[in-house]
Amino acid sequence: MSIARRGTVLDLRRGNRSALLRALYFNAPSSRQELGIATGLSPASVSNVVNELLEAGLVVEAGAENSDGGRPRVLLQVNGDYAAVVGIDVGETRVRAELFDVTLGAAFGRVDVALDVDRNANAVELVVRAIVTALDELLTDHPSRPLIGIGISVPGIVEQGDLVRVHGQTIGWDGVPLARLLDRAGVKAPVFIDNGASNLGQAESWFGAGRGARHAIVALIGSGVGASIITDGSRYRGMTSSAGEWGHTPVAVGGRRCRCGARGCLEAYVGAAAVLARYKEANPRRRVDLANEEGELEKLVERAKSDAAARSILDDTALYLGAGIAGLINLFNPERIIIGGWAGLVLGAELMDEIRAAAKAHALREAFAQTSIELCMLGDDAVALGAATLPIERLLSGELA
Amino acid sequence: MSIARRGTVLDLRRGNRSALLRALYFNAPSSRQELGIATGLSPASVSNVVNELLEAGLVVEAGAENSDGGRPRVLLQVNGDYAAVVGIDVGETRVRAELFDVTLGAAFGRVDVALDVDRNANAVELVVRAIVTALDELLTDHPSRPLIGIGISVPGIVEQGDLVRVHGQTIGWDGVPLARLLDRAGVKAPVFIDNGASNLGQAESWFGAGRGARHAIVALIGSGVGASIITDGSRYRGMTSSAGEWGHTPVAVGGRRCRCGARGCLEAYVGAAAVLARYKEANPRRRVDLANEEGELEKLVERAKSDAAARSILDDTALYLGAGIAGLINLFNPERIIIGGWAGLVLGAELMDEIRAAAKAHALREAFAQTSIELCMLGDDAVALGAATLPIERLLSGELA
DNA sequence: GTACTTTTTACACGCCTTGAACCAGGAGTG
DNA sequence: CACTCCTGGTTCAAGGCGTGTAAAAAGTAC
Repeated sequence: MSIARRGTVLDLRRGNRSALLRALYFNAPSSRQELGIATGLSPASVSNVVNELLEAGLVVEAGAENSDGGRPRVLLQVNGDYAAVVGIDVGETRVRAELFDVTLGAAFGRVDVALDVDRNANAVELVVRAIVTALDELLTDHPSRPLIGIGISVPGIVEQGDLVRVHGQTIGWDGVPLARLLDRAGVKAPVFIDNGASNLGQAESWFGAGRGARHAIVALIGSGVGASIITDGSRYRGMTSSAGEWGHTPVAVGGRRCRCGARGCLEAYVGAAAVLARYKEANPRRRVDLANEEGELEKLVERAKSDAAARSILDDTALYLGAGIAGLINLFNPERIIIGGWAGLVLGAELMDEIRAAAKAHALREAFAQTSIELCMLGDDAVALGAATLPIERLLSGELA
Repeated sequence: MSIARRGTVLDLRRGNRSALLRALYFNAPSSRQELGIATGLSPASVSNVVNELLEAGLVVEAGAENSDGGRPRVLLQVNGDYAAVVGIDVGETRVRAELFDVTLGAAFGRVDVALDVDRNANAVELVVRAIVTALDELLTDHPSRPLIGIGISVPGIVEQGDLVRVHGQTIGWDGVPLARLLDRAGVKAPVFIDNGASNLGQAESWFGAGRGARHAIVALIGSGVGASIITDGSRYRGMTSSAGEWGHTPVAVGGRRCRCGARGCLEAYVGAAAVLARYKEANPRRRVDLANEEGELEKLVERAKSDAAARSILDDTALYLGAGIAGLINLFNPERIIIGGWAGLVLGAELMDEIRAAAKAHALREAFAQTSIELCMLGDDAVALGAATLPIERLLSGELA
């Protein structure tokens, strides 16, 4: 049913170049031989394509490697200095822009621009101006290489398409054509936009706990709950890119009211906001500062070591989270499940065994046995890094440059 | 991260031929012009590829179509007579084999072989012999065209790979290498095996309510519950092909015990067995013949029109089913959800509005608005047809013939 | 310096798609 | 009935691509 729409012999070339570049990007340094094995190309073609990339400056030699008594293998790697990429994290209180090299291994600089939350009369304009300001500052501070593209992480659902639209319940956006607004505001480089959680998931799958897994799911638990789904090595987006809204999977029909309006959503049990709310309900005397979720959650985890009431809240959280994860395992049969997000890291560090046990109890035996459940390796500040993967992804697929 | 592994210019040709054949298969009859538009190929290449296919006999002309005052367009279609395909449905009490033409539009014949369930001492051998018998009978009755391949639907999880293994809890199979057993038993044609529900879903997505949807999920409700997930036009299989085990998604943590051992699985609420069990628990006086689920479920639906107790069971079923569907919508953002399976058809016919309402209540607004929920169009006896799509799929991808 | 091993390049070959020119088949017009 | 117009389909030279083979390059061991 799916129609390939390949075509000319130039597409073939582009495909091979893309495959080789990808292999090198994620397995640097590599020799020409290894690249040949990884891509299935003949040595002649590898040399051919590599020369093209060397000439373009996208790839550089990186020393040599002994071969058992023969000519040494020349090692190759992607040239970080080829260009720069910007990753932008649009948060609720600030816009953060970071400048990376092409390998995303080094960050040259970072700029934070505060968002004046009080007068969010026209929040969209505010964010656009903050992005432009951050970009200007970043690029004048580091007038380095040519800019290959700008990736932006936003909170909310991003409808990819001809006109990229952002729907964000939290920030009150409804179909904002952010890319066009930035274009009008004078942003020159290509702009790529996606959901922040989704981008963080991609960062984790490229550089973190998901490395090398073709089928992985990054579960992101903050105040709310989301997921980033990697199938067959690339992010699954669904029909209009809003796939991965894991937080509102019903896990207790008729259960707790969720902020989305429904009852029994996973988020209503394992999101940080929900965990704290449940704790407060069970212990009305306790004072819980809901404006400081992060601190309170840590306190709760600490308290659980001696306090049975707190412990019981966390046990339930692990139970629901594990059950939710089991659902993912049954449905997707993934290779790896990665728990992240700031609350995910706090909870995971403490409850990993319980979560695994609950997942095992609710998942089918075969599927569970093939899956490992792990913690995120990148911190929660990798959202900008995740955004920066977007232009790089395009570069690797050979559509840019 | 995913590496393309394309390569030579022959792969290019194969890809284009496959794209054209696919376009023609699902949009017959088509003119060369339409095929050019559908595949993006130039008229010259279309002619070139079409001639190859005509010569091979896989495609035939099918009349002409007036063009507004010019040379008439010659219409083309896939040649059903090119070859035959067998689809086999391994049920719990019988093996059914059906012989189709290449378009799967016509069934030439059908053979049922009963399985002697009592002496399932060596059930595997029994099934293998039944398959061989059915094949022999079918092919001697209809010694027609060359056989292109045999597709087999089995109940249970199928581990695709170098050695295809079948795990079936219901029939007590544990890693049975069915393809190899059939090869040893003298079956000559290429054999393709997959889960029956999954195959039924593919049939529905090719010829039924899923036609034309790139992202669809077929929810199959029988005694148990499963799903077949179509992403980007092709079936999603996960790492080892056991994806789609929707029935054991937790929808009520700590809820009813499921036959899989866990608590609160979707299947424990909406599978036919579970619906009847719930009804019996709520109405201990009623006599419910659990050996005749199909009849009893229909009786229950009938009774619900006047009996509040029965009605309440069905209302709950719709609620849980809708909630489960909402989870799928949130997670996959599909274009279409299709409800099938024998129990799905019975329940769907009666409860469609309630199911839609429950799904709407539990799904996110944007995602729900982009999804339609429909009933299966093919009957439950399309499992063999679904099996037959497997060799055809291979044919269309240009790897066979 | 020689023999040997291994990596990398050079080149002819066959295959592919394309665009442009060209043929085929029908309708309209006078 | 001849001529023109129009659209669908085909032919063919041209330009690209990957492969395999042969040759060159670049080391190590003796």
